[in-house]
Amino acid sequence: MIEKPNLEESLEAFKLGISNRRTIIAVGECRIDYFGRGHSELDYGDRAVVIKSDGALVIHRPFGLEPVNWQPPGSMYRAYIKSGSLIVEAYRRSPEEKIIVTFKRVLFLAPLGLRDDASFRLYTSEEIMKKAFIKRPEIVEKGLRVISEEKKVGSGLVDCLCLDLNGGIVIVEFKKNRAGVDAVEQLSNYVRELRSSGSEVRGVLVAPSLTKEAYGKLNSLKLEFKRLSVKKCIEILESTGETSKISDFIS
Amino acid sequence: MIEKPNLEESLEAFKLGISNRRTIIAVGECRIDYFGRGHSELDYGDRAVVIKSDGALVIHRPFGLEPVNWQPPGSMYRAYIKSGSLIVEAYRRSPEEKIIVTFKRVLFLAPLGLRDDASFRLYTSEEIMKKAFIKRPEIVEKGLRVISEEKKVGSGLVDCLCLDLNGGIVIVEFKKNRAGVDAVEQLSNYVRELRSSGSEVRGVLVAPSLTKEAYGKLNSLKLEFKRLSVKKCIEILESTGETSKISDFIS
DNA sequence: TTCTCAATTTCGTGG
DNA sequence: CCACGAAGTTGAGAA
Repeated sequence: MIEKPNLEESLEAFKLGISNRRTIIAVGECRIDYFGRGHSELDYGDRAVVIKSDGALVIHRPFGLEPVNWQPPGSMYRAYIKSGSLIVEAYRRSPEEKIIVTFKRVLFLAPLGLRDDASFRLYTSEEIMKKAFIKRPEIVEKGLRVISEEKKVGSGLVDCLCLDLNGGIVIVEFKKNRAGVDAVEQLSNYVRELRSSGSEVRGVLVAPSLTKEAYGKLNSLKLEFKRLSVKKCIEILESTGETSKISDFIS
Repeated sequence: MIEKPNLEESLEAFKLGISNRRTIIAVGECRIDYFGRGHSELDYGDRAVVIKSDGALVIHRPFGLEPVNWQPPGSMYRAYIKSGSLIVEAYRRSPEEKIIVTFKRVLFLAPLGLRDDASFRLYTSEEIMKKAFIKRPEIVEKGLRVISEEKKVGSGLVDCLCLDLNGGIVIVEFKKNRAGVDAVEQLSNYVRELRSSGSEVRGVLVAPSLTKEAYGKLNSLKLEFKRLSVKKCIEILESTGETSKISDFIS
């Protein structure tokens, strides 16, 4: 780690760090230009520039959640000094994109050999809903039998294909948040495509709630809605002793 | 900036830095737990933890473009030592979410007073297409006259409302990338809503290309497609001397 | 590669 | 606050 390096020192550190596949964290006053699918300009200011070991680049301003500019893993780098500024360029192909960072000064620069082998486990709400439904289909409708998950139907993927007590086909679509018109349309498309193959098909949208517009559309299309919250699903999975980890974090 | 601080030093630096609204960059071995809309676990490894001056939190692994965990601006923090570990918690309300970072050791910690007042300018491809079209509507169809942009139509916003040579209404929808079924459906919705008010309405999807599915749907709905690339639009804007900045970056 | 959908999407805009 | 659409969306998964 180097504090207040001059631009030549910074250049060397960048070059060495990149070729040694270090993760480099540099903070300094810089401007940023991007060109590719779009085009952006950001005049001089203090930012944190991070080049990761896999070639990913993220540049953060001192505020805001998202990086102001970035480049994906596998990007290629060039660094040089021109007109008294340190310039770092990040390239990618397909699509061809380029970021040019022009440093006026560097506050500090840290080329780091970081070790991180842990595997990230994410449990999403929709996963939870689907699992709970497969475990206990009656939370949506009594007598429902799940035929298949993620079934391909023409233009998209149906969450769950089921049979009801009368042997009719039921398409079940899950939304973890309040469902909007788009969700109803998506379900409607699936139902229409399956109906066109001659079967009796019902469509059920499962979500914690519906927008007003979605409710109207749903009714006019004679589709159905079943209210189901993620919380309820977690309780169901807990009761079968499947996800004690999740419940640890519920308060 | 502190190198290899012990946990007590780190705790003090975190507390002071957060209450002084510094941007804090900390690198160290930590585990991360998240609970809120979803739930995630990540066992110990080296990561860069950034707390920004506005309370935003981003945690980056040494690889990958996206942060592994994060919390938006305005989050609240608690830091303490427990069982020989430094724990930093980030809270938000609505939705209620929490991130718990447990440090085993800290490689370095930098509380920074960063100044960044510059304004970010982003030029998107869709902007460019729309501007070029308004400048020269004939790139889509000869004789077209633009009536309004971003016109609200029932459920959404139409990119451009136009009149053709026969005085008929034409809805023009732009997509900067190859357009899919969703784009056709969106256009179809707008056309349907305007037709329901009794007018003759045509719909034109303007994009560099169409997916096969989209092409079929477009035809069956009797909508139209006009091929137009962003590159062409840039040339058009250049020819009117509007965007020399953009052209500087084209190669 | 293309296509489709999810995301702790985030971010803006308008009602 | 809700609703809706764009994003340099990114990312994962399948054909």
